[in-house]
Amino acid sequence: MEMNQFRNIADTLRRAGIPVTFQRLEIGRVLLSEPVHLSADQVLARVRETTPETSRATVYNTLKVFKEKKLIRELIVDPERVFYDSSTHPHYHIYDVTTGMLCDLPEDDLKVVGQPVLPPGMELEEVDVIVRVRSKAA
Amino acid sequence: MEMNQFRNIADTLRRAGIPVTFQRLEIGRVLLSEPVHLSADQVLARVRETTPETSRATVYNTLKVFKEKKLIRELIVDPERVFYDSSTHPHYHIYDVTTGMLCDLPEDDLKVVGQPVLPPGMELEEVDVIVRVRSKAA
DNA sequence: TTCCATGCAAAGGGTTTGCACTCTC
DNA sequence: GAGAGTGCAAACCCTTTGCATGGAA
Repeated sequence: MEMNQFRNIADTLRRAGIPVTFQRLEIGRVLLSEPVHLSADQVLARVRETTPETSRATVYNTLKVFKEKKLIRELIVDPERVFYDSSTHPHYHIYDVTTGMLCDLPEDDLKVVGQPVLPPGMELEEVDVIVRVRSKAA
Repeated sequence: MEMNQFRNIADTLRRAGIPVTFQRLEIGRVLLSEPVHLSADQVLARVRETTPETSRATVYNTLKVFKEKKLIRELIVDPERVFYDSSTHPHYHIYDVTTGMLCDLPEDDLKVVGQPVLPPGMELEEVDVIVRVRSKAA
């Protein structure tokens, strides 16, 4: 968690061609140290636990940069807020619409079979699969 | 399109247990006459073509009612706006992130295989599959 | 010095809410 | 006349933008 981890994150940023700054390291620490699914606001809150002067705009800027460099993945799952996923390899999600909890789906639970026929001039960006669940009425 | 269509929509509303009103018929005409994918604002615009005094709030209220009664399906595809789909049977979507165009995916293009293991006390609401595409860079 | 990153506050845009009016049963 | 549906405008919330400050090359 200490020096080594910061060095790792700094390396990750450099490899991605992102100039290293203090705030980016902090945001990277929150998002890139372990698999998480966080909204921008949750990222801000976690960063501010250790660096309270961090601005909301910087978090949004940095999330955008991380996303463009494919360090994180944007998940459109809830109309209220965007989530960011520190796992960028292809995988699917399960979303609890009652609590807002978002998790990875175990690899072998579901599989998508087939190739969509894309209109000419279009290229595939990604395939999102979201399993929506809710608590059973008592 | 004329009387018959309005009667059909009125019947659909009644069967769903939704009291029939003039605005609901108009919104139903826009959403329930043919397969469409529209945002709330697009629905409002189409309704206002024939009934200009319709309010935004009524459209949002009605969309919520239609969704609860499962006459339409809500599609969370774009962080900017929610889309409403007049087809409620299980099917998947293709979304052009450059233009915002949203279409149904042909039935046999993709198939989801397997059953997700749900946490106890949870029930499946639905499985969303979104194929995101973009125009190829020239 | 030039450029980019940052912080702050204000603006933006889709959606929701509060409230008064209207209509229906 | 009670309850629901509607219209209008203001409020809300997440996100973006404008602008001035500060730091790195």
